Amino acid sequence: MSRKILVTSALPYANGPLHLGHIIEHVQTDIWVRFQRMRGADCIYVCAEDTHGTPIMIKAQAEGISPEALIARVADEHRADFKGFIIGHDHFHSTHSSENRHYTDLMFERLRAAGHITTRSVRQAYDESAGMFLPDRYVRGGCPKCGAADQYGDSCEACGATYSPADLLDPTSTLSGTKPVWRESEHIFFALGRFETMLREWVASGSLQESVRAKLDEWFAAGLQDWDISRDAPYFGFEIPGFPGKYFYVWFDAPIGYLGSFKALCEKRGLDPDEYLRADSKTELYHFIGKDISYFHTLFWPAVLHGSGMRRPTAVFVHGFLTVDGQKMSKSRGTFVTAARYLELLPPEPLRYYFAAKLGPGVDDIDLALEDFTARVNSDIVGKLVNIASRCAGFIARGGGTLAARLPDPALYAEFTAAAERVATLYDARDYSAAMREIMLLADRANQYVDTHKPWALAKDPTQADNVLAVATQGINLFRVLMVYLAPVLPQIACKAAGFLGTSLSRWDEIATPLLGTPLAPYEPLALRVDPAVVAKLIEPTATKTVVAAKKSEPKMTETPSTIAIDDFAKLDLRIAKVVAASAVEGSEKLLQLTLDLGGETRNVFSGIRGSYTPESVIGRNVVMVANLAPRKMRFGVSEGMVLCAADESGRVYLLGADEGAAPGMRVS
RNA sequence: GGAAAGGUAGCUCAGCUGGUUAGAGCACGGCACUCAUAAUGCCGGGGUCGAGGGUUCGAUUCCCUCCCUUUCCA
Repeated sequence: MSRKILVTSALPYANGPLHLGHIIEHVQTDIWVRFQRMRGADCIYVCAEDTHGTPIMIKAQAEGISPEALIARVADEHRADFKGFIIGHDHFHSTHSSENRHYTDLMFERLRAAGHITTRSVRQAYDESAGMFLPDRYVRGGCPKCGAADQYGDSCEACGATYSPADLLDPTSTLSGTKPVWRESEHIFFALGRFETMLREWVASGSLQESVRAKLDEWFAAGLQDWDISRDAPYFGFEIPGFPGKYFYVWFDAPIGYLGSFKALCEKRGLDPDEYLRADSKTELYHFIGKDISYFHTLFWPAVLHGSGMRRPTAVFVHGFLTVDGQKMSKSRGTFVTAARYLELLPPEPLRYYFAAKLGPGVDDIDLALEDFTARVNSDIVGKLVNIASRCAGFIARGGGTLAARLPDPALYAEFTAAAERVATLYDARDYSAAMREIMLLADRANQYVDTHKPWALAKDPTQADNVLAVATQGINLFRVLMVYLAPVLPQIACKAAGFLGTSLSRWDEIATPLLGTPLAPYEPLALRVDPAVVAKLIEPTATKTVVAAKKSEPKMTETPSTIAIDDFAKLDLRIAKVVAASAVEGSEKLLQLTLDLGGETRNVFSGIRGSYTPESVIGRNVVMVANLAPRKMRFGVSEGMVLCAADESGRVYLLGADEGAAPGMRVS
């Protein structure tokens, strides 16, 4: 019977775009999942949006939209990014879903029935003007230890001290700028300490990497505290059954989101979730996470599962952080690379390969060194790997297009296939970097083979035609073995290669027999080099785009932007809108506040056209607006789009209109 | 502050429990070849293995101190 495996990557939080740090984790997971499937395992990979909590609520408020609208929009962006990197989730769900609600309530009830839930009063900062309790991060003030000004409520960036918001000198709420007051409120706790014995036993079962285990020992030594799993309204999340006005803390229902997503998939496929989740399940459960959240996944999560009468994870795989050119990702340094930005510039597989070439089983940080990335990827994928197919294909084509009936060097082929178990062991242990080294060593051997047998020299002698074909057939077969080994990392290239070879590259054991006597499709390049100049653009400070309407744009006609594809243009949702109301914005010299009719929907837009238009002169006009521009919070309110204008050198702007007959809401294309 | 990981050729990294001239890829120099996406093959230069001390017949590998980098602390 084949292994049944359920795998997850950490849930991305729905308050911002994915960056390459998210991508490395999903690539690491995706490679592992694809590998397991090639080995014949029944391996399911699920993930979801993490949607709850104060930050989501605040961000939605700032944008003037509902939290539901925010998380739906961000989820769409995340989905597109994952797809772009060929991440093959079987299902990508949301923690704001009925399935997640089901498990959250169920597990809470079970914990409560088993006596693992307690309540007690907690004193916490409260913002009276915003009418809500403040998470530590939303209180700032002077560090009580070193006096550094403007520090977060939980720790000081200057001296590293940790404390509670109540200790801050002159605390203020970041929401309203007012001074918070201290209020008592009843909170609900999970009695983590009751699980110490169970956790120690779980840790000893080999579920964790050595350094993570060492960390746990520290935590055990410090003593396990009860975990506060409730937050007071207003809070975006699930209300706790039996506790009106109390909501589950986002970190309580987030890991449960793995199960919620899996449940949704089970319903789709007609599977039984309990086969995977019950305490005595014979299936395997693995979580890939970053080291920053190991506390939640190695203490709370197994304890919550166990306390709910469910199985614990088979293992939690922790990886390090991603740095770019040796520096941590930071917006100000320009080293913050979003997934979307990468995909605008480059195809996904070079990065997948580079990550694979660097990822080991440990929790070390991984550096994306851009020059090294270019050199490594071009040399390994194009110069070595693809080159084998490329240089042999011509000989096969000229020799009739069909592979020879036997291999001239079966021993060499056997040497290649003999690596299968070694490489598999490395993949299984997540030691991808060692696997890539092993595979590239073989790629070198393959090129050496072709070089020693010089088919181009043999080809000059017509009597040697059979030998030419034989050598090329050997080369193609070596290539095929390598491509199978790399298929988990390079699924698209493997797919193209399969088309070229006329065979599938989807199972580890299919290399047992060589490919002989079958025709090859015409060779087409399987991978392209990456251009160092394009790679450099990853960390170019992205030109601060005018996010808000019609700021007088400098007419730099000389600087024509680089050409874009039709797909780029399609991203813009341009619409005809009718100005139904307009007024000057008090406190601003440039802005008009416009109320736009989009054909049923009304939008509020701030536009910097006051220097050229009076409010009266624009009311009733049809204008062109960017309808899918991310809402932008401004001093005066939220702007939900921008209207298009031309501008001359003096700064005078000219609104774009539409000819007679255009109606509000029409798409401009 | 407490703790962890790491500092090995110009760059990115391997080097298991201490043992003959410290490895790979890329980059660089020379040669060869021309089938291949200026790809490939061969040869070569290049390292006081962060610094200092110690244990040992012998340490990059063990111990101590220090310096630097990164990270974690619910």
